[in-house]
Amino acid sequence: MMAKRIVVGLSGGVDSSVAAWLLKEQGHEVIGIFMKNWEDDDDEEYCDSRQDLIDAVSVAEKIGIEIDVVNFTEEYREKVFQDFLLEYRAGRTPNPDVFCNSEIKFKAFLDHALKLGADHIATGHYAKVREGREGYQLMKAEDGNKDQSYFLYRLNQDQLSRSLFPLGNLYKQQVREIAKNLGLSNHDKKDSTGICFIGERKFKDFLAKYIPDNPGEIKTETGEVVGEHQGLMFHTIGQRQGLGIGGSGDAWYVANKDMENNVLTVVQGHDHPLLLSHELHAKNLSWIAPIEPRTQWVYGAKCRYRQKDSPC
RNA sequence: GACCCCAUCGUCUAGAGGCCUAGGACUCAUCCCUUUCACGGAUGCAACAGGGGUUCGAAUCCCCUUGGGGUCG
Repeated sequence: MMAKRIVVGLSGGVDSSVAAWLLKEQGHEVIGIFMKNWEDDDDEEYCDSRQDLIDAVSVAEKIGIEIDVVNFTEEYREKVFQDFLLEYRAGRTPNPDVFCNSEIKFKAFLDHALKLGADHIATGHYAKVREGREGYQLMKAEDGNKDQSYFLYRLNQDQLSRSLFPLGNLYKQQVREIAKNLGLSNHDKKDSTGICFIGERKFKDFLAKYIPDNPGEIKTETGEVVGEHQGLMFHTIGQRQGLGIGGSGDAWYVANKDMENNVLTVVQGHDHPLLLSHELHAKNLSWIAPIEPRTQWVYGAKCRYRQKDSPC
């Protein structure tokens, strides 16, 4: 590949750091950008995010690239967080990180990079993009355990055509080793978890800050009241923790959320039939490939990160 | 209201004199896993209602008190 101008999203973690270094090694002109997309009055969050910036700056210095900071707080709130809250109010369980990618990292951030004259943007995602006869294809990462292509399913052809994932063929362990050999201070930094840019929270408390409580009954499938919930948005289908139902028998799991009557239906036992399903209805689909799916092929599907693919 | 049962962790319970410094399950907490939310894994907190006896020894036997049920009224 000819030397290109590439803007890398530096988060302060090992992955994006090594991604930036790899591109630099390949002879590209690399510019690092740290995104600040969430602000609130939470001290802990503030500290974490500040440490991330310090790490990012440190890394940029070490590998010899320039680094800048951008703030997409507005965009994040409007394009990701608003929808996130709407979905919860509607009784569903959204995945904000998917939209964070399609709306922020690979849109607002991409636009910003293009304005800087970049040919491509790059991130530390574990995923691959392949250019085939039928357009750009989003592929799973070599490291099946870290594969993050799931979070990128809403990217379109344009976005993929501009995106590079330098870690696609590497394993997490290799990435850490590279970082260690380079003397990067974050080579041993813990993987980040929780909502992207917001971080790990006590989720119930976090949601409660934005959506008011709405207590209601917890019932069994036969209608027996076995407890009380503080709001349906605090629970998701299949959830066990947080129901507070003690007593005899097996653990209880959420089987249904009745928004009409504000009732949470629970069943007992991990393998209860009501917790299993052979089908799902989806809308607002995102087809990356410009061609129709082949009906004879067997595809895999999942509705959560780290879930095993199910044939469909 | 003389009579009869029952009384163990927050909850459901194991326990029928020494194996109990009281076991399990559920809940809860913490940690691990994890760029959603969850699932999952590991660890942990936590009880013999109170007071007297009997016995070498009592959660286990007896008595009383208290607190729940249930006869006959």
